[in-house]
Amino acid sequence: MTERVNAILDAAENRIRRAGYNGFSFREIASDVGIKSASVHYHFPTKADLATAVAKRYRERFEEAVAKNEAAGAGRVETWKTLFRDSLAEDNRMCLCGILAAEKEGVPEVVADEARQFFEMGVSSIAEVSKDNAENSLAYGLNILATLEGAMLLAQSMGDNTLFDLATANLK
Amino acid sequence: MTERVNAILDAAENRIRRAGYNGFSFREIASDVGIKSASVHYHFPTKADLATAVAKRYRERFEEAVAKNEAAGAGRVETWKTLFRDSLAEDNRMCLCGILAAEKEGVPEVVADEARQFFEMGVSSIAEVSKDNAENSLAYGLNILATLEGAMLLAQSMGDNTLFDLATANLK
DNA sequence: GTCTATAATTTGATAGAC
DNA sequence: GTCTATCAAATTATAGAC
Repeated sequence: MTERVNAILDAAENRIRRAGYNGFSFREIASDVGIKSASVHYHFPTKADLATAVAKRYRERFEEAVAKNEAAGAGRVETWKTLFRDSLAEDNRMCLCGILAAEKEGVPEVVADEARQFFEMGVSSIAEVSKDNAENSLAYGLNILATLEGAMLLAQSMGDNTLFDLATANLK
Repeated sequence: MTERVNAILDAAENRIRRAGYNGFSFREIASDVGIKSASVHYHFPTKADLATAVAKRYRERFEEAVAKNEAAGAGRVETWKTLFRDSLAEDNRMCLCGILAAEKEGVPEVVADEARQFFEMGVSSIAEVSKDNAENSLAYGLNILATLEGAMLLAQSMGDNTLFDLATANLK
């Protein structure tokens, strides 16, 4: 993964997290990186290719971050909460896959599928720490992840990141 | 509110709930309704006008539905849950304002503000039934609404509406 | 790898006839 | 109110020079 490719992915991730898949263009990405749109197409032929790569990197980084935080002694739920809260605090950006899921029918299927894979990974990751039976563990993972995603949505829309903490204060 | 204007709003609401604000065009709305795009512009000069009207009607209908369900004896949280679940079951459509909030920076400010007003209404509506102090009631309303919004997002992305019920089973 | 140039299409929006 | 016609701009994407 070259430096330039990473810069393109960074710009695309930022743009998508702000305005969605249909809210950014190759020319904007090119301008962010300091090149021309044809050069972006050289690295990622189609918009679907670019967005798929962004979502894939996002999921992989998240898995690594979960593993790292947990190795540092944090509980699984606390880890997911912290990762989302940090990304919200950092730059008012909610979850990439939350946005891609919201506009599902407006994005290429391969991209929507990457979002789906992120959520399956997240639900499993959280369900894993439940001591309950399979059905209840699934419900637990779904409930926690849903609350976190919704809390980011509300905090972003209402323009106050402390609302994320209030909405998720009782999660454990 | 004429019949034609309502048909335009219906089409626009459907399109936005599937693909977001930047995922539909005046020509598509016109085609849905059976007229030409210039006629849509006659009723709603700009895209921001159209989306604002859609979001306003959505909020008003929701407030009426909450009042009606409650008059029929349902609890406040159960009412909100039922309304969202029904709209999900009806046509796999998640909350209009959830989508507009997700792509916040990609929509005109007046439109994002309508989404914000919907969430403030929703949080207050749910917080209202809490017997706790102001801060805890706010946290309660935020938590319930966040979970419902996130549950719609996950169910839609993962392609299984029963996941909404699982994710929200413990809400009360 | 990056550029210029451009093709082909779509978009939001307007003018003016009926 | 709805239409045809059209504009100006933006979009995704490609061809070919360097």
